[in-house]
Amino acid sequence: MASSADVLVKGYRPGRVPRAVRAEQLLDLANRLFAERGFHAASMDELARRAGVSKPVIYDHFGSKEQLFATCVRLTGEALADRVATAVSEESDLRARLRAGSIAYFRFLQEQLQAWVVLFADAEVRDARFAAEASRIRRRQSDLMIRLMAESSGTSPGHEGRARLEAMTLAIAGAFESLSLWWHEHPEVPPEELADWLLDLIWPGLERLIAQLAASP
Amino acid sequence: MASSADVLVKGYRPGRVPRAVRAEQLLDLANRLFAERGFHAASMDELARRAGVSKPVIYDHFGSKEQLFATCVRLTGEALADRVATAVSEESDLRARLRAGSIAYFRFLQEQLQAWVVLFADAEVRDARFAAEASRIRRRQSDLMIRLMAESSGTSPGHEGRARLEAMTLAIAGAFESLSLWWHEHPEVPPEELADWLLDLIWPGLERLIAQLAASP
DNA sequence: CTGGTAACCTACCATAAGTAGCCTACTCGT
DNA sequence: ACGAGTAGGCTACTTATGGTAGGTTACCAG
Repeated sequence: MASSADVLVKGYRPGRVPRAVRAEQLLDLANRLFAERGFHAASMDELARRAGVSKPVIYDHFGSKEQLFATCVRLTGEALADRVATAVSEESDLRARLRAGSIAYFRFLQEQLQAWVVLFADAEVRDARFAAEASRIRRRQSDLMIRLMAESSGTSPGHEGRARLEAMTLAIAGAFESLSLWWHEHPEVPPEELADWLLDLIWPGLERLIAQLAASP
Repeated sequence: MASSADVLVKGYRPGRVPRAVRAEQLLDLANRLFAERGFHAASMDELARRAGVSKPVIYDHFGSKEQLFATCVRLTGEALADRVATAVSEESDLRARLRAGSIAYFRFLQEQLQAWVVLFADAEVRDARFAAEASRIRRRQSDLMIRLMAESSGTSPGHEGRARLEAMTLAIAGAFESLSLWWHEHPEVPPEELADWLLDLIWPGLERLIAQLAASP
C-alpha cells in the first residue's frame, strides 16, 4: 500500500525543521513546481504534499501564492543579474563588455532553463500581479547598460537624453527576452552567436546614440 | 428597489438575439472587462451579469475563459497588424515603410490603450496558455519586416541567413513591446518620436544585416 | 518541571470555473 | 392555424483550489 512518503521529494522528509531551512526547501520545491506546471496549474496543495507539510505552513512563510511566485521570480532575476554583472566586469572596452554580458545572459538561460521558464517563457509573468518583478529585471539590465555607457563615454546625458537612453535600453532588454523565446525553438544556435547577432544589430545605432547624447548637454 | 437591469451595460439589453450578435456583444464586453480587471480578476459571472445573460451562454459561445481571452487577444492583434500593414503600404522606401509602420503601431496603442492593456501590459499573456497568441502577434510583425526587406533588397537569404533574420526581427518586435511598456509611464512622448528613437537605434545595424545577407547565398 | 513559543496540523470557508438537464420563444412546413 | 424542431437561454449544481481559524505538539529557557 502507498504511504504518503511516496510523494515526498527526496531530501525533504517531514518533521520539525528550523524556519529558515523550511523556507529554503519550500522555495526550491516551488521553483521546480512552477517550472513544471506553470503558475496557474501549480497548486499549493501539491506543493504542500511534495514538501511533506501542510498548506498553512506555506502561507505562514510566503503569505500567498502570488507572493511565493514573485519571490521565485525575484531570486532567479537576481541570479541572472549577478552573472551578467560579473561577466561585464571582466572586460574593459564597452563593446566587449556588452558582448560578455550578452553571452553570460544566454548561458544562464541555457543552464537554468527550468528557472528561465519560470521567469518568462511560461508564466503569467506579465500579469499586473507580476509585472513589477518582470519589469524590475528588465530595469536592472537597463540600468547596467546605462552605467556602462556613462563610464565609457565619460559624460552623462541631460534629462531629455536620459529618458531616451532609458527607453532604448529597456527596448534592448525586451529584444533579449524575445530573442530568448526564439532560441527556445532553435537551441542549436550557440550563445556566442546569439550575442554577436544582437550586438551587430544594435551596436552601430547604439554607438551613434552615445555620441549624440554626449555631444548635447 | 434595484432590478437586475441596474448592472446591465447600456446597449446590451437582455432578450433573445441572433447568435452572431450575442457573440459580438460578449466579445466587446469581455474586452472591456479584461482590460478593467485583468485576466485573473475578471470573472465569468460578472461578464454574464453585465451582458444580461447566464454563464452557460458564454460557454456555449467560447468554450472556456481561456479561449474567450485568447479570442480577444487575437482580434486585437489582428487589428494592430492591419493598421501597421496599411501604413506600411503607403510608403515605398524601406526605411520610410518601417517608420510608417512603427508610428502606426504606437498610434494604435495610444488610441486603443484599453485593448493594449489586454494584450500585453496586463495579463498573463505570456502564460503558456496564451503564449501562442502573443507569439503569433510578434511573428506577424516579424514576417512583415522580413517581407519588406526581401522586397527592398530583391534577394532572399539562404537557410542560415533566414534563421538569423527571423531571430533579429522577432527581437525587434520584442523591443517594440518593451518600449511600449516604458511609454506607458511616459505618455508625454509622441508616437513619432518613439518611432524615430527606435529606428535610429536599429536602422544602421539592420541596413548592414540586409547587405550582408544579400551578399551571401 | 513548567511556562512560553515556534512549528505544525485538521478542518473548514469562499470563490469561481465549468456542466447537466430543462425550459421557451421563434420558424416553417403542412 | 398549429405542431415539430431548434436556437437561445436558464437554474442549480459539482469541483477545484486559494486561503484561514483555531487547536496541538515538540522543544527550550529558567
